[in-house]
Amino acid sequence: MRREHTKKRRSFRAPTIDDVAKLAGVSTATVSRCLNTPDMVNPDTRVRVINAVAELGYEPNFGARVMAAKRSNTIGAIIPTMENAIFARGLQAFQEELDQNGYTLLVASSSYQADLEKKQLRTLLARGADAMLLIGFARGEEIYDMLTDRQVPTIVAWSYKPEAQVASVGFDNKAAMREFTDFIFKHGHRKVAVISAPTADNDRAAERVAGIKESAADNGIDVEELDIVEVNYSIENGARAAHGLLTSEDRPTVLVCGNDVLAIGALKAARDLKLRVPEDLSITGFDDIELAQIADPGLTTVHVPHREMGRRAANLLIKMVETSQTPQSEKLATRIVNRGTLGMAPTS
Amino acid sequence: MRREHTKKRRSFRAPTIDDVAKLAGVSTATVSRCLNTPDMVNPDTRVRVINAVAELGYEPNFGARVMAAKRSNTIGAIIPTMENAIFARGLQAFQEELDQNGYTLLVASSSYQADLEKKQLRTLLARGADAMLLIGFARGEEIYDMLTDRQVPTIVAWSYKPEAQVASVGFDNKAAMREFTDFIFKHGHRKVAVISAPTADNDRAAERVAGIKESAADNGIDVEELDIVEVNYSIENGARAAHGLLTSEDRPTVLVCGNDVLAIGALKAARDLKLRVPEDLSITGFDDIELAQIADPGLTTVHVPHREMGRRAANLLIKMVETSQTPQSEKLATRIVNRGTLGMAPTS
DNA sequence: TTTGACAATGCAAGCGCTTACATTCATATT
DNA sequence: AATATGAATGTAAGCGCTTGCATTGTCAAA
Repeated sequence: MRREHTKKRRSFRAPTIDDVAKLAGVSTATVSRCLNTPDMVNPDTRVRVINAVAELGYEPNFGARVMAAKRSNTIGAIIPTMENAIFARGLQAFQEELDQNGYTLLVASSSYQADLEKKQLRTLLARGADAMLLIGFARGEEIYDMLTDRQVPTIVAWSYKPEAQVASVGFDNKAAMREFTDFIFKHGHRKVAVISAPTADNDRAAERVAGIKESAADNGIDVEELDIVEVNYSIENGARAAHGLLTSEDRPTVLVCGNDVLAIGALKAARDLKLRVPEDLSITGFDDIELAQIADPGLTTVHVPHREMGRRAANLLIKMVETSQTPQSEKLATRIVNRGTLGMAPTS
Repeated sequence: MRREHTKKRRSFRAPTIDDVAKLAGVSTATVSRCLNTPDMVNPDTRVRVINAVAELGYEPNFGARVMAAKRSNTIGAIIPTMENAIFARGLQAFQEELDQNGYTLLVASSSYQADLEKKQLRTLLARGADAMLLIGFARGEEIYDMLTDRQVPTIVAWSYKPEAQVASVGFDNKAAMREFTDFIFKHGHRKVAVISAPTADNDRAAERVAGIKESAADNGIDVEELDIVEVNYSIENGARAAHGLLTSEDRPTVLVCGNDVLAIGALKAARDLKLRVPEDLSITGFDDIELAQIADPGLTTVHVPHREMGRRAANLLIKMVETSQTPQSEKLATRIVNRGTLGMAPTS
């Protein structure tokens, strides 16, 4: 029969719920129920359906499912960049936690560009995200409005601001950095320079700098005179900035860096300039990424529980989706890790 | 009017194509054409529609679109893990390239578990992936069958095997490692130990080890006596493995590691054991990740053009989707980077 | 003026699923 | 025996979009 032949050559079609229904001898509704609310169907029927599913290698079409159910079991996240280890780590934990609860992660990266974030949010929502994870609070009001209008459960991570409209899970960047800087000042430093990530559109970086300033003021340093340079996140940029700072006359005795990556760059610059760390120069970071331990000497920094943060954010979000109640913000503790790059100020 | 009030309180609904059509005074078909094939609509109409879209903040529902168009402009990738810098980097480039061409990336990570991969592939296809990026060739036949049946354009990266059914873009792991090991032997080493990632289900790791063996044989070393230990990818594991190898009697003069991360761990172990590198002990890596430069001394390794690989994979895949022709595999060149951890074998 | 061709648009089917509602049937209750 | 109950399943509407086909209107050629 020619017909058969034609049929066979027809390009493969992924199995649909109809195929499963036919094979199992039930209606599509029953198949659907088997997959979504198994207790509603008779055990015998269930077995038949499950077998049919397995035999055909059936997987429900996601788009169709989202459309019909108005629920995607997908949670979106917009992060600045995946190349930053702290986000990669937190996100990994976030993902694992979601996965364990039957949710899927959809990521977009904004590359620290505020305008991109709005567009990406729309895209993620169009893709059916049931909830959103955002990093930090710094963004236009329209984004929050959009989230509120559409009633999308949202969590902000890496910052902590209990008074804000949207719940957050993170830590107090300002307080943590202030405490750390106090600790640094106890080592007798008076000439301090700061290398920070760009503070515009980045409340975490901004708050850390604010923490440094407060501490400086408390320690009798003229805040106006504080040398602060802002550079984009990279080892290279950290090194360059440090090099500039260290070759100026009256060089600082300590380089307080806004994050570990910049600090590692600074460390490299110091090495190139033959400055001994911490004897001639102290350097500090923030975040406690893997690199901080590997560095030689080990980087003195502030430990941030990134994984824990990701995990908690996931749980909070899931709870919000499933119970539609607004949870409390959660504050995480940071911890000073004093390795080898912070020493007493040289007495010279 | 009570009605009005009720209407206002009704929960927000994302704007649909109908809303846009109504506002612009056209049919939904025209709106759709405006978005997908703009030249088919009258410029004046187009303007009206575009304005309506902007005014409503309309974004086409992705699921509906995929269902109707049978095309998602989404490309899937299954990678072992994002926490491995080489994949993160390659994937970032892959993503950027896709983005520039109007495609979106959908990632899943298999955590090096073969059985997970099949499930994830099904998920990605159910989500409408138009094409797939896979890492390495090691996987069950059913996966390839599924891809072929459904006619999903596929590329394998990080490996290169021109004779394979599916096109690849990558490099010859065995040849590269063999050449590198030859180079190592030129430094007079006779007692070499190998720290590799697990070779089961990982053709890249396996081929690198094979390359080492071939080189060893060529250099008159009994391959049977080669100390090879396999550990999971992490600095910690690399350190532990190295520690074991270095504290055994008759310790090796060079540790050839399957990747940089393990090598960095080995470096740490050597430091802990007060062995000078490279005077007392040589250590080599593979991949040339950022850490390799930062390490002190800098890690001698093999540079792999991860970004380039990601970029090319993306272009190939896009071409396959758009022209449905099968392209040639592409081979990339690797390069030995001799930094500071490879020295002459100690003469003791 | 009539006709044909073509550009611009509308109509409506259908993509694969979920779910409210209707139906059936076995069992418990009176 | 008659009826109520509820568990199991089926029927069919509709989610928001694309696209083949039909319709309309315009303009050039005959």
